[in-house]
This record gives sequence, structure tokens and C-alpha cells, in this order.
Amino acid sequence: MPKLLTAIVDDHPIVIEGLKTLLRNEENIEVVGGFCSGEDILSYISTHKVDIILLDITLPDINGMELCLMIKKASVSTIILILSNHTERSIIMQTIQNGASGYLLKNSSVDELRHCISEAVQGNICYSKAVIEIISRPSKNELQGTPRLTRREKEILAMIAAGKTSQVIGQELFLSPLTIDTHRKNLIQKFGVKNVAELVMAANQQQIL
Amino acid sequence: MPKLLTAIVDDHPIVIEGLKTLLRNEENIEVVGGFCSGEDILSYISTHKVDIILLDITLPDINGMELCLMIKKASVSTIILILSNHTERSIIMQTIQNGASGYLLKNSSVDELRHCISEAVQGNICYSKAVIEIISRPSKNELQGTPRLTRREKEILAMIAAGKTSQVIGQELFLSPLTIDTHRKNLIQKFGVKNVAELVMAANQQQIL
DNA sequence: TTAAAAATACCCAAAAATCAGTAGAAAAAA
DNA sequence: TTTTTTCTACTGATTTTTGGGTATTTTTAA
Repeated sequence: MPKLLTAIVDDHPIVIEGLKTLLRNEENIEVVGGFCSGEDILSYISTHKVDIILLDITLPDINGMELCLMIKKASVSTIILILSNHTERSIIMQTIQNGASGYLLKNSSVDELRHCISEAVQGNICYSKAVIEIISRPSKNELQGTPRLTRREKEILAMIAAGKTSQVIGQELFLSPLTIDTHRKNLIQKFGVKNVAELVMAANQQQIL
Repeated sequence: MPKLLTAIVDDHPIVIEGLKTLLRNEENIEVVGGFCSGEDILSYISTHKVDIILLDITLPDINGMELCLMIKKASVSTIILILSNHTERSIIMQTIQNGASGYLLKNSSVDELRHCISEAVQGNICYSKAVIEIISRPSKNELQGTPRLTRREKEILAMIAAGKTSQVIGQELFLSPLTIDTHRKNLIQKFGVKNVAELVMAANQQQIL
């Protein structure tokens, strides 16, 4: 079985060296290079085959999330594992959406890295424990500040967010536009916001929409 | 090693029976019951220990995403695997955020189900192949629909989303409110929407805000 | 069954947003 | 340096929203 050609992309050369050392003992992995910028890795993969890329989010020229997309565009079969210190869920989700096969924090154990690599080469998506916690956790936070909306209110909120005016909503629901105005008013009050722009924003943050 | 106590929640009894049959041969799994509603499973777990719940999204009384949260609130240690036909990424992401440990489509193979269960009991999050494709595939919105915004437009968009009116924004940026109106108009045009509600919604979906 | 919550509908007035344009100045790109 | 884009600002008319209320009916829950 041929070794997995692995590239490391990180703006800190020390991190690259550390990873190289850690992976030196892995039987099925061969580190083909360390790269400090998005530019570098993109130009490398245009001429060389790479099976796995360990990718940081913070890079000098381009952010790792977008780089993900570009790498995948250049080479679909290359597996990307994010190795980052960023703990925001939005970033994690974005990378996965952009084609990454996993996300690990930099303090992950070698075991976790090994496991994620093996899962990833099988076509799975794999997160380190700490990342799973992040993904699973914030729902509580967001749920607490969430006002309880009635069925009608949720329905109308969605229609407002779709850009419909009170008149239109009234027509579609066979209600008086004045009723919709009342619901709109109540929504704005429940969320403690000033207008629909802020309302839609808040509803989005609380994942109601 | 004790068997994993497994509950099946689905509004179609046939699906429950099918799963029971499929899992009958599994050495480490014992199906403790099939439940047709959120109510049923919630009342069951209040008095019985359950290790794994195979959960459908479509249920008569409550949707599976919210049920996830409620189950986790009632019993943190219970592992939830979603078994659904819904293929929208937003639903998949939502369940994971609400504490599910995996998501499989109903046409998944038993092998996949087995693999996901074993990953899940180890504390990992696991998706079936088809689901990974959905997660990885960038949505139409994201591929084409993101308009290029100027610095000023981004700035003003954020302020609009914060619920500020043109007057207020104008004051804060030392610009005429009429200028802000123009920017607002351009934003609405660039996004191809009708008003700020839809604008904020679109900006959120495209992760600009 | 009775109380509470939700859904419905209205009034008035002020504030804000939307539509449909034009247009000069400044900054960035070619 | 020229061209293009961005940023700025305006007119004027119309529509919509927002803020302050009230009030009846229908559901839902205790």
C-alpha cells in the first residue's frame, strides 16, 4: 500500500516542523512538504499529487475556509483536514461546507489526528472531541435568550424574512393586514428589537429562521 | 459487555418494524421499543435508561430537531442518531447542533448504520455517505448568489442589520441620510431582494453577517 | 369550567423605507 | 493617464412600517 502523500499548510514554520516530527513515525503517511501560504500550496498541487492536506485557518494571504474551496476545485480527490485554533462554530461549519473532511484543534492528540485521517480517507467527516463539544454546545446558549413564539408568529416571521409586506402576508393567510401588523409588532417587542432588519438578524442568530 | 439499549422513534410503524428486524442480528444492540411520537419517547426515557435513540425528523407532535434538544435535556448520555429522509443541509446541521451524534438517510445500508452507531458510542459524530455529500455540496446560493459588496456597503449592511435607520447611520458615519438611502437601495438591488428584511435574511444565509 | 393565552382586527399619527431617477467628486484599476 | 468603480447627495412621490393604544373572539391549559 502506497503511503498517503501529505502536505502541511500553516503560517508558523514551527507548527509545520512539529507536525512533521509527529507524523514521521506514521507508517502510512509521507509528508511531502510544508507550506506557509495559500499561494504556495495551490501552486504545489497544480503540479504534484497530494492525498491529504493539513490546513490552518489563519494564513497570510487567504483564509483557510476559502482556500478549502480552491483546493477542492483544483483537486477534488485531495482530502483536507483543518488543524486550527479557531473555536467558533461558524468557522467549523463553513470549512466542512467548503469541502474539508474534518476539523481538529491544534491541541488534539496524535491519536485523534490518526483517527481523523483514517476516517477521512474512508470518505467520512471527522471532528476531534473538543470540536464536537463546540458543535454540540452552543444550542443551549442560543436557546435561553430565545423568546417563545407562537405558531402564527413563527409563520409570519418567516414570511417577513422572505421580504413580504403586511399586505401580501394578509392576502396569503386570508387575514387582515392589520392583524399582520399586530403580529409584527408583537414579534418586534418579544425580541426586544427596533425593526424587522434587527428582528431578522436576531432570529437568524437564534436559528429560528 | 452489556448490550446497547436502543429505542426507535418513527411515525411509521412499518419503519420501526423494519429497523427492529435489521437490528435483531446485531450482537451489541437490544431494541427496547418503538415509539411513534415525541411524547411517547420522552415519557419512556423519563423512567427507563436508553443508550441510543434512532430518531426520525417528521413526527406527528413535534419535529425531530426540537425533540433532540428535549431528549438531551432529559438524558445527556443518550446518543441520538437521526434517521430521516430530509436532505436539506440546514436540517442536518440543526440536528447536530441540537445534540444528535449522527445523521443517516433512510436508504442507508446496515453497514453504515452499524458504523455510525459504533462511532457515536465512542463520542464521535458520524454521517452516512449520502449525507456527507449534502453537507459538502455548496448550496446554489453560495455558489453564484453572493454579490460583491464594497467596503462601505458591508459597513452599512451591518448597521442596517443592527436595526439602525438611515438617519442614525448617517449621523454615525457623518454622511447624509440620503446617501445611506442610496446605499440601502443598491444593497437591495445587488441582492435582488425587495426590502431589508429579505436583505438581512439573504446576507445571513450567505454568511456575510 | 374557568382563567389565561393566542389570534384576530381596528384607530391614529409619525417615522422610515421604497421606487425611480440624476449627477458630481473621489478613489481605484486599467 | 484615462477609464471605471465607488462614494457621495439630491428630488419627489408612494408605500410601508412603527409606536401608542383598544377590543373581541377563539384556543388552550389548569
